Amino acid sequence: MSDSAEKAYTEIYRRICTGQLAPGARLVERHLCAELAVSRTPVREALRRLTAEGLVESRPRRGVVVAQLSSQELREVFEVGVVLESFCASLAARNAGGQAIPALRTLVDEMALALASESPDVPAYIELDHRFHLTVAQLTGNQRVLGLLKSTTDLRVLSQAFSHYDVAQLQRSLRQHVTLLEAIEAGDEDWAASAMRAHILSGRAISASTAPSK
Amino acid sequence: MSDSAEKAYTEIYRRICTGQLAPGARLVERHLCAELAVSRTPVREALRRLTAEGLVESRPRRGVVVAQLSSQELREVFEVGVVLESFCASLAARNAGGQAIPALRTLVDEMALALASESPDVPAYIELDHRFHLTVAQLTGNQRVLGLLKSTTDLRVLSQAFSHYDVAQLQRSLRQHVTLLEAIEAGDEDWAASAMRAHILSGRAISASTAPSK
DNA sequence: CTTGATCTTATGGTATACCATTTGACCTTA
DNA sequence: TAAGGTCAAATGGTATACCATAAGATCAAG
Repeated sequence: MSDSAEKAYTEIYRRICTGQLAPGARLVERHLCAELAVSRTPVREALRRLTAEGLVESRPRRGVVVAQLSSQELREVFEVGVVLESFCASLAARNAGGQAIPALRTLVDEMALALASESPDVPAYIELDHRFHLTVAQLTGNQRVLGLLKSTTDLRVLSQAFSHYDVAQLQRSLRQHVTLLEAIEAGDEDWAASAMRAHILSGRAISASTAPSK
Repeated sequence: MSDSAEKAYTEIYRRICTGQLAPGARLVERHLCAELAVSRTPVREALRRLTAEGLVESRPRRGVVVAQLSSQELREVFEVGVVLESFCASLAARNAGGQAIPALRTLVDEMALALASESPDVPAYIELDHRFHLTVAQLTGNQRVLGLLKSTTDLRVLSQAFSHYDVAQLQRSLRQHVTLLEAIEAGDEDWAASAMRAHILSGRAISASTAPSK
């Protein structure tokens, strides 16, 4: 997977996350080959990897389509996300041990910037939010839990979860991240875990209220 | 992945879990092709899948080897396993709602049987233990968390975790599963979560005491 | 006009040929 | 003998040809 396969994976991943390939869209191997100027082997490799990560679904003999998260699946993500993320926050706070964490602080600043202008840059905010949570997971020092979080909460999930946020809710999300930063830097495990729990649950509440059925 | 690829995956997976392919062993694509009587394409597909699942590691241009769990990684598995499994137990207890769960009961009975004879069938016990925990995860009704558990606690991890259990410790493990069954069937979320937490932590203690270094 | 069977085409699954890189053995030379 | 270089074999990465199947089009019969 040294070159072509990586290129194929990265490009297809990008197209899915940017919405250029919408949920339900078919991914025809030969078409992708032509567009990416590589052969089918690396394209197939990329598609398998995306399948394993849950971004696409493969039906035998019927090809690959971009996966759509049902409301049920989004509920499941939140349900396990609460547990996973608050665990990460707790562990991160323990490990960070009262020292400043420049990486998180920078991210929060950038998030504030993304919402500062009159027309908030929501995609940028989502991307930064994603990186914030991954960084927290990294601070745990536990590679395993980082992997789990990556597979549970990818950019596509976040985009869907954020799809009905209004400006006020984005602002609240930002404030919650500020709080999380303080709690983790303070090394306060319980505070960090609770703050994260509240953060995820408030996200769940918004998603639940805007997409109750299906 | 309809036929050959599935066959290749299943067979290689089996060989890894049975120890026929020990950690560190190289998986040479062409050799596997010859042994399994399929071409390289499905073999590669199987290897990619195994890579995604963490059972093997792929180094660019240097092939695939069976992954070895370091003590550090095993610690990480336990660390996140405590959280994930107790969450599963709690949710399973809530959903099971005070009714009998034949699947779990059968598994516990079979586990008892595996330890009953003079020479306990440890591999069988491990396999049953694995299925017990997967079944609990299934009872949560949350497909996402089931997937996470599968990727965290596979048969290979369990085999390594159990590798230094003595008979008394196996018996204790069995009793813990009986307790878990009771707690879940009783629909008692807190009891189930605590029992699971105790179960996992006792496993961690045994692993930690027998493989402290590295 | 509708319905059904058949055939074509699109497309995924598999096999294999070819290329590039790595690795280790062997030979040369100081 | 040791060090270094060169070369050949092993092996993973890529491209492509071939096969099987499923979906859609076409045509005939009623």
